[in-house]
Amino acid sequence: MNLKPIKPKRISDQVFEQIRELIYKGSFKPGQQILPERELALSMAVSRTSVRNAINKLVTMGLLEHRQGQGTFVSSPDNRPGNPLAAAMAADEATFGDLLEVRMGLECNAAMLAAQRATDTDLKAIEKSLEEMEDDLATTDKIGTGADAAFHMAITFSTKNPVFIHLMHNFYDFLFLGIKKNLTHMYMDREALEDVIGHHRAIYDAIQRRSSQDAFEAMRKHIAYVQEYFSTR
Amino acid sequence: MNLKPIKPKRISDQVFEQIRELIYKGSFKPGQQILPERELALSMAVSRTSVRNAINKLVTMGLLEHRQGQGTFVSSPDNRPGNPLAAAMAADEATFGDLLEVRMGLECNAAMLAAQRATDTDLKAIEKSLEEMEDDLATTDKIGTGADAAFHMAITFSTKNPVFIHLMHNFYDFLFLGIKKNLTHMYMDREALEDVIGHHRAIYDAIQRRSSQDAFEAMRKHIAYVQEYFSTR
DNA sequence: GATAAAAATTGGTACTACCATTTATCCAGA
DNA sequence: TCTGGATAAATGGTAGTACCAATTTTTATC
Repeated sequence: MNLKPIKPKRISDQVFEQIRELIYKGSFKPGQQILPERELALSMAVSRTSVRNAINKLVTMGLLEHRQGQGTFVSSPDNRPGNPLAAAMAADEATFGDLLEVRMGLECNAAMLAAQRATDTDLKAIEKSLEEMEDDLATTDKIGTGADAAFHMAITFSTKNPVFIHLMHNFYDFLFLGIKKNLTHMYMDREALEDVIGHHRAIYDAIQRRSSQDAFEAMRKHIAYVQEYFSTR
Repeated sequence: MNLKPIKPKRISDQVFEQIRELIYKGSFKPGQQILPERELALSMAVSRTSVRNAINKLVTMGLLEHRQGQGTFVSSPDNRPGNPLAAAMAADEATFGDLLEVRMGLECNAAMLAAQRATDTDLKAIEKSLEEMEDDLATTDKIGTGADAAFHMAITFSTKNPVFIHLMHNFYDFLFLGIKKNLTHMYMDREALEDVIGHHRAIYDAIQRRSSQDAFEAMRKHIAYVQEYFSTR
């Protein structure tokens, strides 16, 4: 028969999902203070209780941090404990090269699928991260890790594939640290940073043009470039 | 000087500690139902809110489990840690098609890397799984899920990439369920089963020949075949 | 201008009421 | 006796309000 298992959706869980997406997409950047519980409740038209439960869940998961009297803040992935991947990397059991290999497999396909399925909202989110990176480079001569990570996460969300998204959630801290390391090494190398920006724009263009082939190839080139960059110096 | 280690003892945290102790000490055994929130609040002379916050924390940590209308239960350590993937699939939030999409990205690359790095031991492990599948088909007219999953895991191990391997570990249960479903649908379709075996052998041959291109392509064909198989019936 | 007091902001607790789901119980009808 | 439905009870989930506690900002006072 194969009927459908009914799904009860708790309000706090829906709030939870929304806030988590905002964090991963970079609307709430690491270290930044998020909106107060009362305002969130008002915006989402739910009670403060539900918002509170959602936030508490994110706090015990380590994504947010409470400070009484001040507010709630996005905790930075650097000092987030308990991530087995980050631990493995700290123990030198996993290298950034390993990370890039996996990203090559995952993200090329993600870009391809994103080109087929991204909504206008998704495209805007991707473009926003892209513009943020460009602004960063123009004003501070470097690229913000948060914006870069948000760009890649936004593409993943565009695939609309729950398995992909779930995998990327577990992957985020690792991705963040890897990108941070990459960008740190490229610091002061203006040319490399501009190349990277160019790659990102090419990826975005391909997705926006709905050309899945080009999106795949652009992502492949981008990651291959980073691999090459670090293998030669 | 080393003065005061100020204690910001939140009430919910104290309740949290107490309940956790009870679980660890075994007063609340796995599978058992704990006292209702209202009774706990009464016993500890605190509000239900505080008890609720404490319990919620334990729930998101995976030690407890909520069932509306029934009560709160101590979750058994077996299914405690992280299998939100299987849960997501059970809730039909993720389909087998989603799984195949992700596998396409991951495993094609894994096969490619395996062709470059597999040791003789790895090759033997892969071949063993392959032969087991062939035996299964010859003797029982079907393919064992375990052998199929083992084949793919063996390829992942051959990549020697800790990140890949870690990801696949978290992925295994999901992979297993997916393969099982695939094989169940192909049951009695002798031709399809033989095709699948052929794909596996092609993958193995390519890896054994150290041809990373062929390995990538063989894996791509295999997964695409399964995708096609299920999209048309 | 410096310092103390007051106000505003924001997370933490408490309490109450009610909703939603599950289970148990009872009862009428075939 | 069995079936089905209605009812009630138990229990987690939401909502709303009020207030407490800590922090920051503003204001008042000297």
